[in-house]
Amino acid sequence: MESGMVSVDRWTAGSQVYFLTHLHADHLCGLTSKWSRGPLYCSRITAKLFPIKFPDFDLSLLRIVEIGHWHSVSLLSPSCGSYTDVDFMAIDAHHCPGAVMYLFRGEFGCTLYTGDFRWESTSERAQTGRTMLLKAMKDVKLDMLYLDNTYCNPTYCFPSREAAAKQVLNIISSHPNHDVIIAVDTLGKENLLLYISRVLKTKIWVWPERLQIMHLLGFHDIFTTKTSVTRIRAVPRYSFNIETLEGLNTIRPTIGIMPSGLPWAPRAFRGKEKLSSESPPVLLHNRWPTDVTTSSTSSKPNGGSLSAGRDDHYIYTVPYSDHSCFPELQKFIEFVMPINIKGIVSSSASNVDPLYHFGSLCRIQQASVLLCQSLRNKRYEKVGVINMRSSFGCTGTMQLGRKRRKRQISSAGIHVSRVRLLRRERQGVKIVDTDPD
DNA sequence: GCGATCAGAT
DNA sequence: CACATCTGATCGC
Repeated sequence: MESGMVSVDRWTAGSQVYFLTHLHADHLCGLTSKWSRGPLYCSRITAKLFPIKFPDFDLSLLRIVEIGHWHSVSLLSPSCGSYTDVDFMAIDAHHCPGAVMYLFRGEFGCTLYTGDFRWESTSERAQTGRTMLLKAMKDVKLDMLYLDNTYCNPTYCFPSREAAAKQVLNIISSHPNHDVIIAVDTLGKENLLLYISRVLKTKIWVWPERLQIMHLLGFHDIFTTKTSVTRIRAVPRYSFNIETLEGLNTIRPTIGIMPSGLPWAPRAFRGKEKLSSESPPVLLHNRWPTDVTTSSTSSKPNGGSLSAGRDDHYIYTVPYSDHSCFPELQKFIEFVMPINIKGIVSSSASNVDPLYHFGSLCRIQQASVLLCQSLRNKRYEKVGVINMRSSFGCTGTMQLGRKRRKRQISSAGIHVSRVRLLRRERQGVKIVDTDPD
């Protein structure tokens, strides 16, 4: 697509219309309540949740894209100076509430931007998306696929969320007298919590801001902010660590559950000591058979498989992910048959360029050339170039601005805490309820 | 002083 | 290693 027309999850100047796939913070960089660069298209659920993230946002700028319906907007083509129609459709991304992919069609051809997405074959909801996509792309070739390449590496292989949820349930059931804390973000993994609540017939504690989101999503009698009524709590992921668990265990026996597609144990769970050089990290995936059933044998506290001490005795990692794993990405690409692919996540070495693994599934001739370029870019990425969220027709890269100057003089503590308090005021207080009182 | 934005940590 | 998020430092205004 030509530059200067459409941006997806990218909020720099220069586009005529802007699309948001979902409300996770890493897709909102640059977006603020003072937004005025143009209309912002999003799903209905995202629009409903929008004021929580951006309280003072001018809601008249929001345009709701109904899932499964074609919409159209007339945009000025910067090159020929005339207007051209861009048709677009939102399709359920099965990521977090409100998350969608966008399919664009116009003179430029056909482009699909997945945003973050999960492509499970099992659920009925997934089948709906499949049918929708098939119908929308009937008779056209997909020229460009912008792909969620979070787990674009064959080592990333994990079961369906349904299977992972059963693992979580087994872990909880095998600790009938323990409190349980589950790490979640501000949005996402609701179905896991709903499943636990339904099977165990119990409410689940969440922090106040999260309860507000649950209510907006229509879950009214399942979640609570009263700690006394349940032994199961969903806590912010950033507050979930060994120290928290140890603190809780001085009060009551408590286990922690970390739902994550990441194959490595997060550093927070490894204890303070460094991994010794003669014992390299072990892939936790060795404990995650892809055909997991309800058997609980695959889940053990993390302590055993890594060289960390027994600090992480209480923590279980379960492969519950809202991103597609590698085999799912492969199936997805075989399904949509794109001519070219670009990854939308590109800030680290572990996010492999999709063309490396899937180039052979594309119809482009210059895959190897593009790969070389891409690897070269990656090598220099940390030196001076940041890859941005992809924007059609744009290079996707920009120079780093000013160099940050390190100052010897640190700020006064008063200023620091003020900044934090202001942020909390805006975004809602994080409350973990880990204090023993 | 304030908001924006970055790097770094979890 | 980094899923998304928070924190603190520093920049420009």
